[in-house]
Amino acid sequence: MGKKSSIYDIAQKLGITASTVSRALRDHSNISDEVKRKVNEVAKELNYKRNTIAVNLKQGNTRTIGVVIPQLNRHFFSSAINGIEEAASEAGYNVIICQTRNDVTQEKKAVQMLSESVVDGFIISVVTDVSDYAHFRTLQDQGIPVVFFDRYPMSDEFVRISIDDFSASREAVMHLASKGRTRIFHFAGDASVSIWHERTRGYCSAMQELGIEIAPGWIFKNTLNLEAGMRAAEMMIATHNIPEAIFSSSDHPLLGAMSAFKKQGFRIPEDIAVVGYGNEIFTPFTEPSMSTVDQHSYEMGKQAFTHLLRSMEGTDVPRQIVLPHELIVRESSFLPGC
Amino acid sequence: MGKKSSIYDIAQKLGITASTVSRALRDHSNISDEVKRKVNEVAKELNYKRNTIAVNLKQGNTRTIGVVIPQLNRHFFSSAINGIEEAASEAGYNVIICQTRNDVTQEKKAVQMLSESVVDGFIISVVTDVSDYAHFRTLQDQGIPVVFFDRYPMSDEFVRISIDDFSASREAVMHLASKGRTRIFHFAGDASVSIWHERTRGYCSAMQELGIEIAPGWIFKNTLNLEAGMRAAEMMIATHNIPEAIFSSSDHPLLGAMSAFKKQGFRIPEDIAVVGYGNEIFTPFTEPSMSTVDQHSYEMGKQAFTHLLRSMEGTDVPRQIVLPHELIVRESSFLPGC
DNA sequence: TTTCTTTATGCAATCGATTGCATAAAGAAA
DNA sequence: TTTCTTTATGCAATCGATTGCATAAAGAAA
Repeated sequence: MGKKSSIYDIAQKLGITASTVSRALRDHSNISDEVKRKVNEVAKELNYKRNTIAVNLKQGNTRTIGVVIPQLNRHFFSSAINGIEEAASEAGYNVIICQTRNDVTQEKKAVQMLSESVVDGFIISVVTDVSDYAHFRTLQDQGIPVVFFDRYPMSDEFVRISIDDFSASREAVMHLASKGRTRIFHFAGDASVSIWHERTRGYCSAMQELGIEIAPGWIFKNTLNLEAGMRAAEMMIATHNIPEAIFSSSDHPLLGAMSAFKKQGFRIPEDIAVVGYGNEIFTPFTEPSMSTVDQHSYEMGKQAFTHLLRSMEGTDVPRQIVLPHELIVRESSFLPGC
Repeated sequence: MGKKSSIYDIAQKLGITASTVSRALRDHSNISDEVKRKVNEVAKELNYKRNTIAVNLKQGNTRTIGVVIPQLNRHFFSSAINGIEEAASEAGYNVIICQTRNDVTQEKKAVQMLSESVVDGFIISVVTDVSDYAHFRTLQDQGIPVVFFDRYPMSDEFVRISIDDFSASREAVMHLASKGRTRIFHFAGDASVSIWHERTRGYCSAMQELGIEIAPGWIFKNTLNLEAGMRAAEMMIATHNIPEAIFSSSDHPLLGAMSAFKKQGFRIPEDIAVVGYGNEIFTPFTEPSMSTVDQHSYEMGKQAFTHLLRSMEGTDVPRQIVLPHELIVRESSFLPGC
């Protein structure tokens, strides 16, 4: 109990100076073995702990990175953080997490606060807003490295790491088309966010290439959660606007839609084949199990840290890193091709 | 770009001292409005950022807490951290996360490292090991507050917050018994971890009270993941040792078991009723949906921080905090009572 | 013995910000 | 004019650890 002890306490007890103690504790070659032994002995006796803050102040860094994400309770994010944390701890870095709860104000506050010599670098997935990058530019100006992942600002000036959402979405649509489906509907997200924009763009591109005209009522905007998906499906049923397939920008709404369709006797995949996005943890367990696009979130997290580390060490890093994705075909779209 | 600016740079530029600048920036009442205005102007001009490390060193704290958990990619933990992070950010605290990957060595390393003036307090869920608390005692000795949650050391000397696993498990078993089931099997975890121990104890207690003798082959030890659950079910089928119900200490093995049973034509819940534990995110989406015990993980995280904060502020905190649990009855055990 | 080299330790400045105390300047009271 | 009070600012120590440079002591070489 009592007060924490410092190197001065050890020095005083041994009648030597703090510099010697400091060097002894760090096993500096100039210090005699005899002194090292005594210093370590007294350090243990006084329950000495190195004061990391003081070291950080002297060293000018914190060996801590900040992770700023919209929310933690999505499999994608918790899994990415898992990867970040693993890579970081291996490199001797700590990870501070800030959730923005999809609120730009909170994002700005978090970035501002962590940039006050709290972290050496950032890994960020931006909030649902596209226009205001001033707080990120400030980081660049101060020379604080930043790596964006998944949701990145739509501007070339930042380093970003993601999968190729456009191609992955095209692939998903092509997969559905290869099963003979043409009335392929789409659940879209807010187009001001890079990833939703890209996924919808991929859908449109594939449809165009297939020569299928997207009729009005095929694309459902801002359909990102379970309830929205359920309502969308109910609306389709009510208006007799039944798809042969759905490509959804997220797994969650599909869950709601599948439930609504099954309740009305539609068979999946026979009547309606579906592919989601995100490989959420529940997708293997739905009935039928859900086809989906996997983003290798854990791997993305790991690589985000690796690139940030390089950037913090002063090495140049490519502006844009694209990781491989994977279309996981499960029962919800498992049909003989034609 | 260039070097970061400090209060000395501002002071020099204005021909005043750093003390005045420091006070002006913090809006101290002794400083004239004129000087404050000028200081803030120059601060903006030089892109000045407060150096948190220096402040921390002076203040003797970091306004950061450490969260040490076995793994991040479990709904329970990511959700609890969600709660911790929310409460912490409200109180102006940062959260550093360390995963121990169920390895005591890593746990010790994390605690040791963070205790070197990196964090002001800890929220910990311990690793699968029960005997070695030296690293936690060291924290107590140094006067660093710690709150354990969910998995706590089995010793009265620490502050812990959890649900009443014993009662929750009893309740789950009683619920199955109320449906007329007597051959109630149990998937157990490693008994050296408090929570698994308590859950198995709850199962045994309920069975005893019901007057049902637990025959050999009813309890499956160390059955905590999907594969183990699947293998357990296959073994039951192979040995014609079929239960009427299963109470599992975790949702994951039940998922495997349900799948194995369904494959062999057993109906759930008609033939075998099951209740899991943890309210994992997939439980509403299995078919049939899975009954389970909810631990209010988000709330537990929030409260863990609240108690830690009190403890850090020097207020006394009760040694043991028990939160309410909830038995969520879904289709997998939804049967008329008798 | 004198000079040089090696070894081990200490001196003092430094990283930025904070803060108790001192004090100059200005104004008020006598 | 002198003394007292108020206002605004500066001085200097401090939080712990690090590190370039200086130097004393011991041993080696001449």
